Amino acid sequence: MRKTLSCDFFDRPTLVVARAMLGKYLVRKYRGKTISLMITEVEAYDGPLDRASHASHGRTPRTKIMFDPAGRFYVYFTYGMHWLVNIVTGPEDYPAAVLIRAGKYYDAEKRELVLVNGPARLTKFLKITGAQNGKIARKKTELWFEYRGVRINRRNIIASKRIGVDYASPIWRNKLCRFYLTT
DNA sequence: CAGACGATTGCCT
DNA sequence: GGCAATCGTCTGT
Repeated sequence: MRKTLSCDFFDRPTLVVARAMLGKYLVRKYRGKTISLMITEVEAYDGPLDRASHASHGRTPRTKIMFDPAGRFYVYFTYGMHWLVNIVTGPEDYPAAVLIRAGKYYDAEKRELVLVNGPARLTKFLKITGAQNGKIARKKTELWFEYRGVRINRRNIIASKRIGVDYASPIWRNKLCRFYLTT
């Protein structure tokens, strides 16, 4: 069973989308080959008031994508060397997105599950760069999401604080916007 | 236009 | 645990 997720999937409250993304697949077509990961960890950045979000300082050349309609990728460059990928959520003009932090895949040769953890390692694995910024998630753009029949029990989702946002005020720094699957 | 710093990673002690 | 790498983005002058 393979069903491509439409923009509607992401046009819902950001925290709802974030949880729902666990167990879905991020699929990439690159140089004729298809690479995919089952998403295992995400973080939500929700709205103009979220002090941990890039959008908390308003619309800028970089963050304007976060104000776009749901279902586009927000890819940005950080620390002078890393790309990080988000999917924009919620209605137009409401800045929100879900950062994809980790995923896993089955290595048929080694016959083992391989975890790709860390948002920058994930983009490196899936060959995602600024070229994908602003693109809509669908097959045509060679980067999209699929539901492949994996059902996630709520009990297997852990909520925690987001990583690397200690610069934000306590309310936002401590908000439980990071979700990951138990192993 | 200068300066600070980052939604990170990998290597070192 | 500490810290360097490395440059785009944002802020304040």
